[in-house]
This record gives sequence, structure tokens and C-alpha cells, in this order.
Amino acid sequence: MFEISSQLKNRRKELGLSLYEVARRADTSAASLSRYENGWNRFEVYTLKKLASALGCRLRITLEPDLTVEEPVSKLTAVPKLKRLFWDRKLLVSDLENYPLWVMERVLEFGSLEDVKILKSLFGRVRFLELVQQARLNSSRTRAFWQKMLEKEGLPCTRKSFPSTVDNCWPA
Amino acid sequence: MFEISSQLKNRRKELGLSLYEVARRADTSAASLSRYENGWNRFEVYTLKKLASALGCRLRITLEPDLTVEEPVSKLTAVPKLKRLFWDRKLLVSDLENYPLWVMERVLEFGSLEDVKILKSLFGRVRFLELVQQARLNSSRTRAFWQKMLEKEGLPCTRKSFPSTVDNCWPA
DNA sequence: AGTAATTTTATCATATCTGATAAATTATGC
DNA sequence: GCATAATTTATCAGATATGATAAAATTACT
Repeated sequence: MFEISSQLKNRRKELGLSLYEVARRADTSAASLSRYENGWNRFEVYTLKKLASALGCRLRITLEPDLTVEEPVSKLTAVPKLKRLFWDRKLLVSDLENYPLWVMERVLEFGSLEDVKILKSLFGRVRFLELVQQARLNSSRTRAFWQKMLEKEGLPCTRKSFPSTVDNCWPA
Repeated sequence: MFEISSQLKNRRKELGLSLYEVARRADTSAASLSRYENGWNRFEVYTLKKLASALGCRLRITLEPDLTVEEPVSKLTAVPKLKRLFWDRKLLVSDLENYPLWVMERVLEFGSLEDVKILKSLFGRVRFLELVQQARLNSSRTRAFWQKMLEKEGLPCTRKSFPSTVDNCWPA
């Protein structure tokens, strides 16, 4: 995607507004705006929000996990990463051995994709898929999601209920 | 989506790292990081980039046009908004009358969705779709995109070539 | 319970981002 | 071509974000 400064300029051009016009709406000066549009890259977020608003836009800022930096997973490293999902009863290392299904259900229901990958790597692909099949999930959304995933894996399933956007986040 | 400060905290928990660990990687202090993770919302973008990198993430910042603020379109208001797309020959108001196809081709090829909407609103829906059909487009990507759009409109087309993500940006 | 680790809160000096102003340069319309 | 608007560049004072430090509060572990 483009640098934010270019986005600002492009958007202003699209709207056919002058620097002065936008500057007035954003409560700043045309000179400052010009500075912002030409390669400035140390904005304050507050300033960006003002400018976005003046340009009839919403400002979206997201942290996108870099999937290339995966680390090796063991039971000991997994526990501290997953423990935040277990507020009712403390997660022990031994639980991964003794109650894998309980752990799976919690992670599938409330964890991020990152969390799920940890379990997949820990249990191994086949055992992981077995556990997914056995898991009893409360949220219908979560259920639908994992049914879709299992379908992709060739495991028999009945319902179809999820948009295709999930396809990309699950490399075989 | 979540506030950026929450995203920072969530990501750190997912990785199972302490404030100190992340602070060290981002060349700042644990105290500062704590401040950032708890409701701070006047970051400098430079700081966010450092933090994102320390958390194994890319930082994405985008301006998302708010589609609710559409203004009325006339030939006179359209020209200043589209003129940036015509670098070889100046766009005149009369061109919209005399050479609509030339204008359409240029906008379909190089314009943003915002630009295209201006023409759609200017020409009206039916005439717009006629012109799309007649347009000769150079980029195969652009061609594929508009063929997909025409399909959705029920106009006959041969090739299928575009991902389904475009569906949402073209309300009937 | 008791110790250590982690997180939060507060204060401070420094760096730098911001808006204002003025002037120079470029683009535009007639 | 000329007058005007639009944009860029430069400088500056004031506001505020940043990192450092210290200390308090919370959490984790045995």
C-alpha cells in the first residue's frame, strides 16, 4: 500500500479540494498540510485523525502479524502464551497432556489464529484435526468456521455457513 | 477494530512476552510501554513502527473513504476532480459531452473507485454501463475487473477471472 | 506467607512535532 | 503574457511525546 502522506494527497485530489480548503477543515495551515503530503512520516496519530476527518475518511491502524517469524513450540513455551484464555481455572503444563480437549475448546472459541497455530504445531496436524472434530463449541460462529476448515481438509461435514475470506489464513 | 493500544497489548500477550522484553527490542522502557498499552492514543507513527517491529508485525495505516458523504456531481465539479488523470491532454468540460468514451477509458484504467462513481453519477447508470461495454481497456487486470462487474449486472460476458472480494464495493 | 517478577503510576529533561508566518516557486485561468 | 491562485520551502515559538528514573502496586511462583 502507499505511504500515508501519498494517501492524503491522493484523497484530496480525488475530492478536488485545495490545500487551503482541507487545512481550514482540519484546523491547520496550508503550509503544514503541504509538508504532510510530501514525504512526512512522523505524524502524530492525533494529527492523522484530524486530516482523515477533513477528507471524509476513517483512519484505520492495524498491527498485522508477520507470519514468517514462527518460533518452535513446546508445552513449556505454549502455556504462558495461552494462559490469558483461562480465567476460570489456571492452565497447567500437565493439562496439555491430560485434558487436551478442554484446552482445544477454549482456544478454538476464544483464541486468536496465532493461538490456534500453537496448538496445531504442538499436537501435530492429524491429532489436531481429530481434536477439532471432537470439540464441542458453544458459539455458532466458531462452529461454522471450523466446519468450513474441516471441509477443506476433506473431512465429512454437513453444513455450509461461512464466507470464503477465511480460505487464505489456513495454509495446508 | 480495536484501539491500537489494545492491539499492542493483545499481540504481546499472544507472544507471551513481558513488557521488559518488548521494551528492550523496541529500544524504550517498560514504563513507557505500559503507558502505551493502557489507553494512550497520541502516538507518533515512528513509535508505532518501532513497537510493531518489536512485536513481529507490520503496521498498516489506511485512509478509508467514508461512503456516506457523497456530494452532488455536475460536469463542472467533475472536471477538477478527474483532471489529475489526464496528463497528456488537458480535460475540458466539453470533453465529457464530446468524447465520453475517451474519458471513461482513462478513468476506468487509472482512476480510483471514487472517480468511477463520479462518472456513474454523471452519466447515469444505463449510459454508464453502455460505455463500460464499449470501452477498450489496456490493462488485462482492469478488463477482468469490469467484465466481472458487468456479469453482476446481467450483461453477457465470456471470461471469469477475478476474486470475489470485489463484490462488496459495487452496490447496485 | 514470602520472595521475585511484572506491571502501573508519577515526575522530569530532552527531542521533536505542530501551527503560524512570510517568501519563493509553480500552476492556472483569461 | 499577466494576474491570480495554489503549492512549496524556510524559520520559529510553543506544545507535547518520548525515554529515563524511581517507587508503588499487582501478580506469579514456591
